[in-house]
Amino acid sequence: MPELPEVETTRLGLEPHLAGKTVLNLHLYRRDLRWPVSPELPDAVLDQEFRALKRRGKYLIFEMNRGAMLVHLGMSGSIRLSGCEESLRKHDHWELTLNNGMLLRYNDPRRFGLLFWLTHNWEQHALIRNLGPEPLGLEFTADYLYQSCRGRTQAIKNHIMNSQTVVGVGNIYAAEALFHGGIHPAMPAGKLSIPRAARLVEEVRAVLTRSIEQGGTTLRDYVNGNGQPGYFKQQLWVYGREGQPCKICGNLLKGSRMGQRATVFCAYCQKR
DNA sequence: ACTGGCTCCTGAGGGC
DNA sequence: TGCCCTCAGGAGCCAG
Repeated sequence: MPELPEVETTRLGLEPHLAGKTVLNLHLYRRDLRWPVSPELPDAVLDQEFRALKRRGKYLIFEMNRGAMLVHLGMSGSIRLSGCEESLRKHDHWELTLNNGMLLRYNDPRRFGLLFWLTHNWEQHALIRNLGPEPLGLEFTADYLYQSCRGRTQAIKNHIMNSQTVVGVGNIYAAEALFHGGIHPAMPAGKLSIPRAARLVEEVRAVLTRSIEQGGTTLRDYVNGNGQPGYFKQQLWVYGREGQPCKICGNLLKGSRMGQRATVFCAYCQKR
């Protein structure tokens, strides 16, 4: 499932292939993604020239000369670059034809993704405007996190998964960062001390950074045109390991559900 | 202002 | 081998 590292890897992989290209065609195979794709979109992007491929949180923004395509991969989406002779795959929902003959194909089995056309100032769009800081950026500091937690009763895990707190921390990385920070996922956010906020910021950064580094494989895949995004085989310490021994203390990891999400933690290493 | 629950969807995996 | 059930998840939306 694409988390921030996968989205950034996608951006890095695609950007050099888009520079200076124009859109010859956009074909919508189906429009019922999370929100319906506008039937006007193919006309809107026709002949548009790519200016930049940006990212904000898990949103990709394809900037063109008279607007921007806003894309979210949901939880099963991927974009691949393929030659025009390559056949369509199951769950390919739209494809852009570039003026060098290459195709940009969007595949998304669960269709939680989205594709919007924004004519101006995408940063002020409702889906973007209220997003919290980038986890690897300068604004995501211990003091920021600490302040954002003040007075909140919500569990710390849910708080850091809220994109208004910080973007890009999905279920897997939240569980991992809390484990490495020794913080119990159910602890009320308002109880987080300044030192533990500092620790948590560091651990969120560390787990995301490791994943981005492993994203190099995905990047090469794009260049080779085999299009398989490939999920990161990163070392997971708690996620998906309920009932297995903690790699630090050996006690069995506990599982619970928090905010409709599977949560795994070590009741000994992680304190409230 | 916060918070938690619901929702979209398909595929994987377990039980029998 | 096959069917049925449950679960997984990003994040906007809405009710309390």
